[in-house]
Amino acid sequence: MRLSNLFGKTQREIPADADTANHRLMLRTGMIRQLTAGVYSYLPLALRTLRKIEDIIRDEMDKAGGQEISMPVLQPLELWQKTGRDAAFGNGLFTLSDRRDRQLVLGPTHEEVVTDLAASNVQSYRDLPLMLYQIQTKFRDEPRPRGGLVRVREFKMKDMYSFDADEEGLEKNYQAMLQAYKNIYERCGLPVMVIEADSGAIGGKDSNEFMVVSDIGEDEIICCDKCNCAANAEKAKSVKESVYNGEPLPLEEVATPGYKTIEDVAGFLKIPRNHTLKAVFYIADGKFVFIVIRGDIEVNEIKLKNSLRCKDLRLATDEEVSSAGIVAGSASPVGLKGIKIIADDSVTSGTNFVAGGNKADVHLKNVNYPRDFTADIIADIALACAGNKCPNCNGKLTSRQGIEVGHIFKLGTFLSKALGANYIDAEGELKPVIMGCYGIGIGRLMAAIVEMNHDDKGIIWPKSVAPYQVHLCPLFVENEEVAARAESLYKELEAEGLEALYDDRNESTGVKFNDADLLGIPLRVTVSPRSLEKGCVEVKRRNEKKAELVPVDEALEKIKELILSS
RNA sequence: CGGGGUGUGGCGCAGUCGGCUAGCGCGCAGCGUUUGGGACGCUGAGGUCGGAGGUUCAAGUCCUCUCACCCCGACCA
Repeated sequence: MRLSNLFGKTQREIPADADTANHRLMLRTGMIRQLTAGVYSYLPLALRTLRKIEDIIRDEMDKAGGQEISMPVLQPLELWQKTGRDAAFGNGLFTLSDRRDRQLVLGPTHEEVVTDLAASNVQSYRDLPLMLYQIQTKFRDEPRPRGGLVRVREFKMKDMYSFDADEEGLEKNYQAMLQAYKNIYERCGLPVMVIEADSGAIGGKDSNEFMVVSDIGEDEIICCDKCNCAANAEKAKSVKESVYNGEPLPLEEVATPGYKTIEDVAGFLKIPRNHTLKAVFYIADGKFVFIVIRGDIEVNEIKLKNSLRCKDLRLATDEEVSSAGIVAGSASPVGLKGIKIIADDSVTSGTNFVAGGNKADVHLKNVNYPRDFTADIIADIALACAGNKCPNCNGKLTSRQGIEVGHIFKLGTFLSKALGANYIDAEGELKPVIMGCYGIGIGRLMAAIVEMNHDDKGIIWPKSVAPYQVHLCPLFVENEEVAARAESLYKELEAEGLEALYDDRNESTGVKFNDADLLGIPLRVTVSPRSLEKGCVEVKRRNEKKAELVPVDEALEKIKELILSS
C-alpha cells in the first residue's frame, strides 16, 4: 500500500478527552473514527489488524474442533422471553419493532439463537459433541461507553458454543477452550491472567475471565501473593476471621446521640468497626430488602444479587427507607418484622456486636446471632479487598486493575431446557444438551494490544497482528536513484507476498520517521541518498534503537529473514 | 438514572460584560525554496458558530427549550 493512497491520515492533534494511550494512538494513526457514543468506524489499518486477530482466533477455534457459522444480528424478542434473559439484559438490550409491530432485538450475544439452532439440528448423542462459533457484531446499550474501543455499544465478538452429552464432555471442551484462548493471547503478543469470574447476565456455573493487567482496566482483580489464585472482585472470597468478644452478654441499649455511621458509632463507643453490624437497604426486583453485614466489610452487590436470585438490584432511596419504617442511622435487624433480611455469614462468626436500636440516637450492645435476630438468607455477600487473607492459603490478597479480553462459561442446561435443545442418549432417553460458551471481543483485544505495546512515539505492533509487515521509507524521493530503488524494492516485496506500507510521500525526514514510529510497523526500511552511496539500505526494527545497513542486493533476503524470525 | 462539563471549517482551540466582513495553529490545494527526526515564504479553498424558538436596531455572545458528546458517580445510612 502506498501511504499517499491510504485512507486515514495520521493526526498531530487528537481530542483532549481521549485519555487512554490506546485510544489516543488509534485516533492519531487514523485507525478509527467515532460516529456516536460507543460506535466506531474502522479504517484500513484497523481493519487489517482486526482481520489478523480474527484469523489467529479462527485458526485456534478450528484446531480445537470448532465449526464456523454466521448467525443473525436481528433476533425475535420472543426468543429472549423464552429464556427470561430479556429481563436479565434489561436496558442493555437494543430493541426495535418491524412494520407489523413485531418486537425484535439486536443481538447482544447469541446463546438463544445458537441453542435454537442446536434444538433443530441435534437429535442424537451421535451428533455430539458439537462446537459452533462465529465472528459477529454484537449490540449492547451500555450505560456508559468509554475508553475508545474498550467499552463500546457495537462490537465484533468471537463467540463459540459447545454442546455435550455429559459433564465430562463439557469439562473437556472447556479445558480445550481455556488452552485455545491462552494460545490466542500469546500469539497476539498479549500477557494475560486467567481468573475466576462471576457469570453475570450470561448465567451458568463455572466461569473464567482472561485479564490483561493494566491501570486502564475497568475490572478489579483480587489476587493472592502466595498461592497466585486470582478472581474478579465481583467473585473473590476472603477470610472473614471470627470476632469473638467473650461469652454472649445480655442485650443493652446505649445512647449514641447524633452518631449514625459505623465510623462515628465505633469511634464514639471506642470499639473497632468489626465489632459492629451494619445495615444496608436495597430494592430487589421492586421489593425492599434489609442487609446485615459486619461493620468493617462492604457489600458485594454481584454476590448479593446472586444470593437473592433477583434481576434488578439497586440501593433504596431515603424515602423508601423511611417508608419501610426504618430509622436511618440506627437501623437494626433485632426485632425487625415483615422485611426480608439477608445477612453476610460474617455476622454468624462473632459475639456481642453493636447494632442499631431501631430508635433514633440509640444502638444496641451485645447483639448475638441467632439469639437476637435471624435472617432469611445467610450467604457470603462480602466484598474481598486488598489486604484481606486468601481463603485458600491464608496469604495476603492484593488488588490490580485488568482489561477483560475474554470470558468463558460453563452454562449447563438452563438454555437447552428453555429452548428444547435435547438429544436421545444411547439408552434412548431424552436429555438436554450441556452447553458452554466462550467469547472474545475483537476490538477490545486490539485496544489491549495497543495499550500494552507502545512507547511515547507510537504503537509497537507485535509482528503477528501488525497491519503491515514492512514500512518502506524512502527519504528525498525527488532523488531519482532513491525513487527508483524504493519503487523496485516495493515491487519485489509485493511479488514475494510481503505486506509493505510504502511511504511514497514527498515529506521531510522528520515527518516520515515520526509517522513510521507512530504507525508502529515492526520493520522499517529506509532508502536514502546517504545509504545508497554505500550501496546499502537501512533496516531498523520498531522495538530497537539501532539501524543496520544492508547491501541493496541483499535487502530483500534480509527483510524476509527479519519478518519470518520470531 | 443523578451530578459536572463541552458543542465555533477535516483536527486542536480563541472569541461569550451583544456591535462592522468570525479569528489562530495544524491539516488541505497551487507555486517556489527546502528537508537524516514533525522546514519556510507567498497565494488560495473551506464555517447557516449543535438545533429550534425568543429578546434586540443588532445575537457566536443574552433568555427558554432541545439534541449530541465527554467526564464523575452508579455505593453502604
